[in-house]
Amino acid sequence: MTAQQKSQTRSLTARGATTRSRIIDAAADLIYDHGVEGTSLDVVMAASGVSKSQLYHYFGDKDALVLEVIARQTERVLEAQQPHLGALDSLAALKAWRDAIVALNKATRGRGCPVGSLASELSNDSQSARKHLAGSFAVWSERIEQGLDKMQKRGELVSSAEPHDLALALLGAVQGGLLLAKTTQSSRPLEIALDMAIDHVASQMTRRAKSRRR
Amino acid sequence: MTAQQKSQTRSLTARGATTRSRIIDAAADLIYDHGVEGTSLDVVMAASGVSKSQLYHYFGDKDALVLEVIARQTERVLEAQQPHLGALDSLAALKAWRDAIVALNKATRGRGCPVGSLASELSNDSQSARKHLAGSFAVWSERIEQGLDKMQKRGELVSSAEPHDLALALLGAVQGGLLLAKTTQSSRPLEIALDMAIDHVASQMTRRAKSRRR
DNA sequence: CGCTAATTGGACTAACTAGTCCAGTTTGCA
DNA sequence: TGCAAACTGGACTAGTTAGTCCAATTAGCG
Repeated sequence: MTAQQKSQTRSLTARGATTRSRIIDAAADLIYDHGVEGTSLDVVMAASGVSKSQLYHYFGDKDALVLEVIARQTERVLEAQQPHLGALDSLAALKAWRDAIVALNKATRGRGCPVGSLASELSNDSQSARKHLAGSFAVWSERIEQGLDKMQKRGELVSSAEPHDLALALLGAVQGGLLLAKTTQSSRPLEIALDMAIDHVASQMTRRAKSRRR
Repeated sequence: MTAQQKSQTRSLTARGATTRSRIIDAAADLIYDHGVEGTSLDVVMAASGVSKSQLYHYFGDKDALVLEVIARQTERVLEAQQPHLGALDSLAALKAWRDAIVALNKATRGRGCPVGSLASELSNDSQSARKHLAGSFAVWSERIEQGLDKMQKRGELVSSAEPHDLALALLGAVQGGLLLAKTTQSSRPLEIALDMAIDHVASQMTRRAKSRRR
């Protein structure tokens, strides 16, 4: 039985679920700050107040815990963008989303995107982690795409526009902008990248939709 | 005397300089693949064929070596983009640069940008590394800006365009695109991000320059 | 040549790492 | 109530880590 099967198959009491969740939260926070390799299980134990046997009771090994952290951070990141991410179907909504991301970046004191950081650190070495993170980006991108799709169906985006590609471009701008913002400790690069991406969407809006927005 | 002063002040024989450089190269390669925390000094020793005393003879500690790796990777990345990076002063040049980056991404089998990876891993924990990496991005961005500046002075970019911001947007697209490409193991996100950024530059070209390009 | 400093080899340490093991406690359920 | 399973505590191990130390060798230079 693999570690993953274990955590899925075995039954958990309410207390057990709480403990397990507390471990993931603590690990997610620590890994956000110091990376996977920079976070030892000892500090995870200390931060979550559990013993080593508890850690290995709930997770097969460190890699299994990291996969759970990926899932948790993906949830957190998507939730943090609500309600914007759920309805990116107008230029105004895109701009509000942009502002929210910029604000979020300031709130996290420019520590970047947790999912992006994990992707950067793990994609080379762990195929399994890489696939999970690719899935995270896919979900994120799909959420963006849904809004653009709506715009296109409403006739606000030209029919030649490709919502899938536009969504990927927007997500790329978020990631690139956040990385530069984190490194330079300024939110300017993030703002510039996002504005560019939104302009790119605007450039594929129909004349009708453009005139309506004034 | 700090480690940095040591390596700057002390004289190096030709043999010493070679050894020192070999260590940095080996460390750069290993860190590119496995990250800083994932690369032990023991494997650096093995890969470069030096002993521990040599390592500590040339570098004060691991952090000092990492700073040299940052510098080396910055050089490598900038050189790899030549001759394009030296003259990004037309839409054609930008497109050729785009193709070169995509090709480079394929050549490195989608392992991403060495500078970007270092920035992602180190920016939170090491102010010193973060500043050096911010410097790397600044140089990179300036090189891009120089070409755009030329275009503007020639009247090919509208006077309201801001070459500095455009350069940052282009660099952000490179970084975001490379991260998504690395995670999804596809060069599509990179191509999409770069095309968007180049369109963004094109959208700020003067009518004269646009007609000329046909 | 001969001296000084650069360079090299490798044993050694103290701290930390992921992971194991077993014994004890709590909980849900028949 | 009693029992099986979930849960917890913490000692323990074997391997790895960055960093130290000293002795030996090599190279430049007057």
